[in-house]
Amino acid sequence: MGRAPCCDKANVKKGPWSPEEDATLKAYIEKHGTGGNWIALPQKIGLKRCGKSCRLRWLNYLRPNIKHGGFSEEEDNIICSLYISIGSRWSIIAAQLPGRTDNDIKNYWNTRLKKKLLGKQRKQQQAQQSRRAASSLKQEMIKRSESAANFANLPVGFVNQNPYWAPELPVAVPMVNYQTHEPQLIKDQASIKNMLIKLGGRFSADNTTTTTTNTNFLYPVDISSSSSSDHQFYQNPIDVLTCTSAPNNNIYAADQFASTHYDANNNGGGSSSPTMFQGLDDHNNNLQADHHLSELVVYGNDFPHQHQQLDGFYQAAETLNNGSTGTSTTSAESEISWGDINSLVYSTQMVSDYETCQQRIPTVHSVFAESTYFGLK
DNA sequence: AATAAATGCAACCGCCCTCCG
DNA sequence: TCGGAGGGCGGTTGCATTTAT
Repeated sequence: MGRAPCCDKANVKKGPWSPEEDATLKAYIEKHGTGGNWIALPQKIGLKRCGKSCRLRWLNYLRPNIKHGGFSEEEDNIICSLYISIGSRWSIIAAQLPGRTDNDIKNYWNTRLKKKLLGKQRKQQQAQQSRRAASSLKQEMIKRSESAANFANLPVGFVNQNPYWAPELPVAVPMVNYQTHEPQLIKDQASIKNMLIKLGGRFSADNTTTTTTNTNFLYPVDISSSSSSDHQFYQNPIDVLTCTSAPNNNIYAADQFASTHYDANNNGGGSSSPTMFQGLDDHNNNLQADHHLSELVVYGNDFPHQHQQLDGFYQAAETLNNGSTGTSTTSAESEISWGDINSLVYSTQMVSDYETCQQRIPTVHSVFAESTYFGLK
């Protein structure tokens, strides 16, 4: 049995909003607010609209300070960086771009950015450079995998038996200052916590909600900002999450990171309070972002496979580089397509990993501890 | 100038989560 | 503890506009 509809579908108007409807809705909300009940609102003001439709119209179009169109290069970069980092969590991405709505960003991505960044107009030469870059990165990842093997020699339980966000462990997350564009290392947990909050999280202790008004947001380093031959590891949350090979064959993935319930009081989890990654974990059946991350992360016992996937990722990343920096000098057909990223996001292996991860709840601390182990500096 | 194809975007749909009685 | 209602979100659709032929 399906759930009851939120409104009488037969008696609600659909389609574009008329100026009169807009004016009615806007005037009422500006005067009285929404009253916390969108469903009842249209009846109150005599609109033959579904409450959800009113909410959407207000949020995406009528509310003050909405910006439409005209995305700047900087906004492009932020969107790309965050998309790479967290996937299609448009509301979270929108939270970092004041005046932009999730719907706008989603449309912009689907209609412009995706094509702009991953279109078929590519130089053959750049494609070759991409392959070379991917190759060198692959070598680098192999080296790091070897380091990962060393990591596995840590005492059993080093990772997943420590309390969440263990304060005694060193943590360092390289990020870039949104305003100064200077590399910045977040070493203290409070800063990391703040950064994570800004990426959409919420902590149980203070129940802080995501803010959209911060002016000093540290955002993940844009892949496009590094040259093809000079990729910097760990400049992105992905990278932070990319070095994981845990003791006891545990598989640690970014989706674990995103799903981890963080207890700011170090109570060891199990809290029923809102969690750090609540925003990222809301749609646990909508696996795209989680998979997007985990696909890039999981090594476990499948290094060769992961290296193949990394090939694809870095090719795609390189494409982003070429596309978003505007450094192209000529164009030619690229072998890289959007499918490269999609293949990363939705592979069978990924689903398998995800299911595994769902059964092995990790700790936020563990991810950072592993990152630290790999020499973030 | 006419038509088809491509594009952009507002709006809808349906699922999931949280809240509350 | 459970279930219903409402809110929020991402994905998709459909239409108006623009561009290409």
